[in-house]
Amino acid sequence: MTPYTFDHNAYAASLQEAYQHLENGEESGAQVNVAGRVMLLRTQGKLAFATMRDSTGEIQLFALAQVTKDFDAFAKVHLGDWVGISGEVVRTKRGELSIKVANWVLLAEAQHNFGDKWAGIADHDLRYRHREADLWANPESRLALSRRSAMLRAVRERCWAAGFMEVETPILNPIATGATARPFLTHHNALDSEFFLRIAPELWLKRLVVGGYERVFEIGRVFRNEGVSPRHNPEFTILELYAAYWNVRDMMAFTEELVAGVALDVLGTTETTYQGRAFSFAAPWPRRPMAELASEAVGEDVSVHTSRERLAALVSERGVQVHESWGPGRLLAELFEATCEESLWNPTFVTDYPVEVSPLARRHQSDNDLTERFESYAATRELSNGFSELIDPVDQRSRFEEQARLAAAGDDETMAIDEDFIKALEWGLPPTAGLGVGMDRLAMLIADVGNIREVIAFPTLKPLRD
RNA sequence: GCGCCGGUAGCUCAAUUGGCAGAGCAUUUGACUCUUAAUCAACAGGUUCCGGGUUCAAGUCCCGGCCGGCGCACCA
Repeated sequence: MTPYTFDHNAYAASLQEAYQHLENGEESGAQVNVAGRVMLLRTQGKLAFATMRDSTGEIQLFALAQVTKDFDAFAKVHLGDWVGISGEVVRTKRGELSIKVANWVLLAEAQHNFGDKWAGIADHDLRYRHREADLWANPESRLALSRRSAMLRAVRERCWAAGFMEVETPILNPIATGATARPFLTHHNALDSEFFLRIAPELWLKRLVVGGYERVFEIGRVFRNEGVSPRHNPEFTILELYAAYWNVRDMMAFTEELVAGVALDVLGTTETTYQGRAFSFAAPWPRRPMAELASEAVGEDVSVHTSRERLAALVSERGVQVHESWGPGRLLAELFEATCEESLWNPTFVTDYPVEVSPLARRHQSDNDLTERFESYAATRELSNGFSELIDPVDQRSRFEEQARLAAAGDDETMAIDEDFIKALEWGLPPTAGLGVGMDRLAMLIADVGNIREVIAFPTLKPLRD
C-alpha cells in the first residue's frame, strides 16, 4: 500500500540553484524531502544513482547500501516510478548534486514505460493520445504547453491592466453566427431543442457593451466543423475583446502592444525565431491597405472600385475558382489572399477590408465600399481580426440580408442573421472597436512550433475504431 | 473530403531481387562502492495495424479498411 501523502519540502531546480557552491565530495548537512519520477537508474553493487525529475527539473538520488533504508528495493525501482525521498544534499565526487537517500517511499508505480530513454516517444499518435506520457518522454512537449499557459496568463493580465473585464458567453447557441464557418450541431433533451456550438462569441460580447460594460474580453473555446490541418483544430481558443469609444486605429495600437507585450512577458524578448527564420513581435507593425498590397503584387492598380471583370480575371489567372455571386470586394480579398499572404512574415496590419467580406464592421469614413477593419498577419498566417464595430441596426440588417442572398445563391460561407443582436443594436451600441486573436496561433509563434497540436494538450483525433 | 507517405517487440529503429523477423533501450536474472543514455553477462519478449488476394514462400507484391504525418481544399 502506497502512502496517501508525502511531506514534500524541496524542488530540484531550487536545490540546484541553492547548492551551486557545494564542492565535489562535499556534504551540506541539510536534510530535504523531494519527490518525483525516477527517469534513469544506474546501480553499481552497493551503490545506486537515480535521476529524479520533478515539476521544476532534475536532481540525482544517491543511494548507498550502508545508508539507505531498503537499499535492495531502491535499486529495483522502475523507470517512471514516483518516489518520495528524504536525505542530505551532497555533491558526489564526480560533481553531481545529489540527495543522499536515507529514507524513501514508493509513491506510485509506472506500469508502462515512458519511451526510449534517449529518443523519447516519436510516434505522433501515441504522443497526442497519451500526452501524459509524452510530457515526461519529450521535454520540448512540456515546454510548448508551458509557454501556452504563460501566454494565456500574460494575455489576461494585460487585458485586466487595460481595464477589461473578463466575461463568459454561451457556447450552446440556437444559431451559429458572428463568423462564417460550418458549425457543430447538438441536441438538448429537456428543452427538445437543437443547439449549435458557437463559432464565435462576437455578438454576445457586443450585447454586453450595449449593456454598459465598456471594456470586456473573453478567452474561450470556439468550434468549427471544418478540416483538420497543422494549423487547424476543430476546437480552438480565441481572445475576443471589445472597447467602447475606441475605433480601429485604437484597436490596432492595442493589438500590437498586447502581442508584443505577451511575447516579452513569456520569452523576455520580442526578437525571436520561428521555424528557423528570424521573427520580431516588436511594435509598431506596418499598416498596409489591402488594395495597396494587392496592387503591388499584381503590378497594376486594383481596388474595390476596379471593374468586376478585371478583378475576376486577375483572380482566375491565379487558379482561384470565381463564383458568380462574388462582387468586387470579395474578388479583391481573394486576390489579396492569393498573392500577398505568403509574403507577410513579421506582423503586419492589413487594413481597409471591403464591406462585402466584413458584415459586422463599420463602413470606412472615406469610402462606403470599405470598412474600418484590419487583420494582422504573422508568419504568413492570419493572427488577429479587428474593426470599428457596425453600430447601425438598419445597416446591420441589410448586411445580414445580403449574406442571406449570397447563401441563396449557393455560397456556403455566409453569416446567419441574428434578430436578437439587431434588437440589441436598436437599444444603442456606442462607438466600439473589437478584436479577435487566435490563441493557438499566437501560442505556436511563441512556442516556435509548426503544428497547432503541439500547443493543445489533447488535440482532436479521430477515435480509434476496428 | 482528395492526393502522397508511413504503421515491424513496451519504446526507438533495421530487415538486400518476395526466401528462417533482428538490434539498442526498457522488463527479468546475475556481477560491480562515485555513476551520468553507466558498464558487463544471460534469459525472455512478435496477430510485422486489421481483413482479403497472388505465390512453393509475403513485413516486402495487389485490393479493401483503420489510424497518423505532410500537401491541397475549407478556414483562424
